[in-house]
Order: sequence, then structure tokens, then C-alpha cells
Amino acid sequence: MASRRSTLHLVAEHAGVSIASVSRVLNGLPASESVTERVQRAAAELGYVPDATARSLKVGRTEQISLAVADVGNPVYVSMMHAVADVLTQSGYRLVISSTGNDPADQIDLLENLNRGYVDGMILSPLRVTEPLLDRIRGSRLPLVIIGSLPDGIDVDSVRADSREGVGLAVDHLADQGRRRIAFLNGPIDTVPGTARLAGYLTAMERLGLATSGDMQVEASDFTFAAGLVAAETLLQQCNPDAIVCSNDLLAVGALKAAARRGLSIPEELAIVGMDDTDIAQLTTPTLSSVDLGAVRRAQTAARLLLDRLADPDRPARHPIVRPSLTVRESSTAGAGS
Amino acid sequence: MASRRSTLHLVAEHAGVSIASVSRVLNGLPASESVTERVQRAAAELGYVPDATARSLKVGRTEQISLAVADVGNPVYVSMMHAVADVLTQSGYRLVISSTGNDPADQIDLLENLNRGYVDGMILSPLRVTEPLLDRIRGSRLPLVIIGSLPDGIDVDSVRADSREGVGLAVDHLADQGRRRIAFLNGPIDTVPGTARLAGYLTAMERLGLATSGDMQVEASDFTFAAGLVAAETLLQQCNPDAIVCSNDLLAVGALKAAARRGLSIPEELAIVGMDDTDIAQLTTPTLSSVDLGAVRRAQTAARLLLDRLADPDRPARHPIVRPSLTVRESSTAGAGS
DNA sequence: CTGAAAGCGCTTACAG
DNA sequence: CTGAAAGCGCTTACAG
Repeated sequence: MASRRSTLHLVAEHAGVSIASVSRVLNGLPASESVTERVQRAAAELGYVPDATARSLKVGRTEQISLAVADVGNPVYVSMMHAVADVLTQSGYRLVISSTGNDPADQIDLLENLNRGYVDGMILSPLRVTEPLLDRIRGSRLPLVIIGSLPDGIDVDSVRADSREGVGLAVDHLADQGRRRIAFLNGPIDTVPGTARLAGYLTAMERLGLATSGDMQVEASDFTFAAGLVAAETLLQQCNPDAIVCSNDLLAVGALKAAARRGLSIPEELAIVGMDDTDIAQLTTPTLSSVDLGAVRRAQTAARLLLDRLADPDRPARHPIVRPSLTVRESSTAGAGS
Repeated sequence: MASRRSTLHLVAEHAGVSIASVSRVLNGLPASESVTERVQRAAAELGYVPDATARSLKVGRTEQISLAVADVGNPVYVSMMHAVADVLTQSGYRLVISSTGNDPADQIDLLENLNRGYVDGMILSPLRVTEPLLDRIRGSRLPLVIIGSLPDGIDVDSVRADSREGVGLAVDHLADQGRRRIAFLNGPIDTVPGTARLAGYLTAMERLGLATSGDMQVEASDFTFAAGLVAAETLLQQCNPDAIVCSNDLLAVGALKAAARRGLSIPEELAIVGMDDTDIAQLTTPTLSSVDLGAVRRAQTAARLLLDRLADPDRPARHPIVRPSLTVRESSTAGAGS
């Protein structure tokens, strides 16, 4: 009646040793040659695979980290995933990814809850920061790092872009080219990037003494190609800009398309600048000027913050900021070549 | 000396009941009003969160399914992820995603191994099917569904596109438009889609009696924008096609770019057709004709196959095939409008 | 170096 | 309805 169906027990039985010895051999701990060999043979014959949940329960760690991003469809998140994975893998963690989609907070808190237990820590890049989400962030027992800005006074590691400076680079560049009617094609304003990038636009325009009437700003329903196209068509219809700063590259592709439909020549009649500097910026025709908001560096930094936090749960929280840079291409300068 | 640090024990102590009662209440099993109330209050006060690994160890299920795709950066995989997630969520499973990147089999087998234990089943869409990977697929104890074609005789559920018919749709369409020098811009040929789509191209060209010299076929190093651009430039240099069938939409965007650089007008001088019919096909200028290989349907089907397999481990394996369709846009027809 | 035993935090028959 | 107890499959002091 003994419980010998246990797989570890099975291997032990086949090898004629105790389960402790099996465990040790399989974990590379010291064992005699004969035991080692018998265990390895038995394990191979039986096709033994250790049960990860049992191990985790015992040792209190899963060696898994979860990354939750708003939209796996946005290439900028893809490069962030790879950056996070690289850093974590080097420290022996595996990365599991969850896409929270576009749904409101419940999607996110679901995720937060569910991940408890299967991961040792979490990196969260929320598109919208709602009160319920903040509650979960504050109350998290799991080590947590946020990518994006957070209200003051929340004692959780985070890293963010300097959106203000980033959008400023785009606006300054366009103004340098003699553009004056610089419009802003934003994503949803109730999102973290939507809010930050709009603030950056308004600040920069004010600093330069340029007008920012309401009809020069438009809010796409989503940070996607399709939404960018629709919003850009509205924008081109309601004002007469000589330049558009777009809140990300996907929106900018939509703007390029809208301009093409209206027969506007780019950059002569209309200059366009994107944001995030994703791969696609080099492949559009014309190529797209874009502000790199340091997505890869933010991701790497987030991973390192998390590793440090795992190593020392009591260290003070940090909130580094990553600096942006602008890459100028054809969409905003007449003589930029092919 | 008793082990009462256990969180479940803690709640039980606070509520003045046994851990069994706590477990029951928290799992919605019948309990008296008074016990229910005390447990819920205690759990709330303590901010109790059940340990998922312990629960999984006991019940033998994690309620998690893993989806491993070759490249999270390809939009077609993103739509597949969403489709899988939708189906699984309705059945109470959570989806965790792993990107296997571009590395060879070891990446994949790593993943296979590591997922054991934290998930109840797995959907795998391998870019390359190597012998070691096949070994793991055959030897998997975990319920497994493959998206893509598999050698005959492997008794694992799978679903695939009809690439032959799909590429055939593109070639037939171009031939209907009077194109004769139809080139093929493929991704790496040692990949599952690379092999299948090339076969489809050759079959269709032969059926139509069109020439397929070696210089009319080119193999990009990757299924990406950047690789497509490089390969398309080679192609345009080494032959003089009047049409290019591209193995996916990303490659097609690269081809559009290469054509623009050479000043070729599309579709007049060169027609281009992509594959996968992703969002981007509608946003390029000109818009991109593309073959939908049924990615979403493949994903949904895979999820359902897995659910059925979980419900009945002994049912015979199935291998459905999804039919393709072609959407014609500006890049392949002169009069397609704006 | 090796084995017997305790215990990780849960769930679930089994009695009462 | 409720509690005491066994056990999921591992790891790890503790003796020997």
C-alpha cells in the first residue's frame, strides 16, 4: 500500500537506491560513481522528467519571471521582450509572457493574481494605470517592476522613458526645418504613453511659441496602423498641418497612408515623425524619422531592477529614467537621400 | 514546534477553524454561514493568496496552457496568440506564451522541458522541425498540438495550412493578370513554411507551364522586413520579374521597398503578392494583395484539438487542414482603386 | 557518500 | 457541515 507510484520513487526503485540519492544525482550533487551511473541509467530508461511544481513548492522558487505587456502586436514590445529575456536568461530565469490585451484593469488584475505562484517576479508594462491596478501593485507580495510612469509615493521599482524630452526632440527638429503648423497624432489619452507624450508635445510647442489649437491634436482609438489611418484622415481634414508628430511608429504608418491618399508629398508638403524607432521606420517609403524612447534600455533596466530586488527584497526602490534620441530619415527632411 | 507558518494555517487560526474548512470556503464548497464569514474575513485581513504550485501539485493540474511560437515579432503569430487565448480562456485555461526565437532546436527543447510541470498542455508552432525536436514531440508526456506540417506517422494532433493551394492562388491570380515572369521571394528554406511555400510555388508554376529558373527564386535569411529588402534587391538585380510572390507579408514589405528604391512602379511594372494577410497589407502604399493562409482558424483549431485531447487522452490524433483565400489589393491589379 | 524522515502548502476522501 | 489525516513529488538537514 506504500506510495511508490511517485516517479522519483520509481527511479529509485529501478536504480536500487533511495529517492534522496536520485535527487542528488539528478541535481549534480556529490555521489559515488556507481550510484550516479545506476541513477542516470534508470532515469533515462524511464524517461523521467522531474515535476516542476513539486520542486518549486519545496524550494520556494520557480525560476520563472513573467512579463506582462499591453499589446504583443506592437513591435516595440517585441524588442522589449527580447531584451528582458536576454538579461533574465543569463541569470538562470525563464521568461513567460502574458499579453493583457486592451481590456481594462480586470484583465490585468486577473493576470497579477494568476501569476502568483508560478513565477518569482513580474515585470509589468501597463497601458492604463487604473486605481484597482494601483491597489494590486501596492499590495503585491511578488517582486514587481513597472515599466512606465507611476504616481508619486508608490514604493515599487520602476523605469520610464523621458517622454517630454523625446517628443521635444521631434518638435525641435521639425521647427528647425521651418515647420510651424506642427500637429500631434496621439493614441488614447487615458493611457500611460498617451498622457506623457501629449504633455511633451504641449510643453515643446509652448517653449517654441508655436500655436496648439485643439484641431491640431487628434486621438486615435488605439496605438495601431488602422486607428492611425482613421485619426490621421480626420486630422488632415480639420487642420492644415505642415508636420505631424505621431505618438508611435504604427500611428505614423497610418499617417503616411492618409497622406498618400490625399496626394500629399512627404516631406515637402507634410513632414512626419514617429516614435519608438521600430524596424518598420526603415522600411516605409519614404523612410520614417522616429524618436527612440529607449525601449530596449528600459526593458534591460527593468530586468536588472528585478534581479536586484530578488537578491535583496529590502533594498530601497529605484526609479531610473532612460534618455531618448532622434533618428532623422526621409519623412522629415527634403534632402535625406534614399 | 508545529508548522503553523503555513499561510493556510494562518487563515485557519485567525478564523478559528480547520485548514480544511478554509480550503472549502475559498473554493466555494458548502459551508455554514458562520464559518464562511469568518474565513472570508480572515483571508481578507491577511491578504491571503493561495499558493498555486501547492494546489497544482495536489490536484495534478495547473490550468495553464503554453503556446510556443517561433517569432513573437511576426504579426501573424500575434493574431494566432489572440485566437488561441480566446478559445482557451472560455474553457478556464490561462495562456502563457514563449517565444522560441530563431535559435535552432535547443531553444525549443529547452522550452519543452521547462514547461513540463507548469502547464497542462502545449501548442507548438515550430519554425524548424529538426530530429531532436521530433524526438521530443514523440516522447512528450504532455498533451501537445502542433501547428504546421509534420512528417507522416507521428501520432500527435496537428493542424496546418494548405500552402500548396495558397501559393497557387497567388500564382494563378498573377498569371490571370498576364504576368509570366513570376519570381518567388522565400524565407529560409529549411523552415516549415519555407519548404511548404516553395513547393507550392513550383507546383503552381509547373501546372501553368511557366518557367522557374533558379535566378527567379531567392531565399531571405529571415521572415522579416529587413531580410526581405535585402533579398528582394538581389532578386531584382539577378532577374527581371514582372511579379513577385512573397512567402509572407513582411518579406513583401521589403519587396515594396526594394521596388521603390529602383523606381519601379507597382503594379504596372512589377506586381507583388504577400502571404498571411496581416493588418499591414492594408496600410502599405500601394496596398498589398495577400493570401490568407488561415492563421486564425489554424490557431482556433489547435486550441480545440488540445482541449479535446485534455478531455480524452486516448482519442485518435487528428490532422485537419485549413483552406486559404486570396485578397486582391492594389499591388497586383492596375485598376484596384485607392 | 547514503538513507530515513520531515515538510513545502495545498486538497480530499473518510469519519463523525 | 466540519476536522484530523494522508498525500501530491520533490529537497534537504540530520545521522550514520
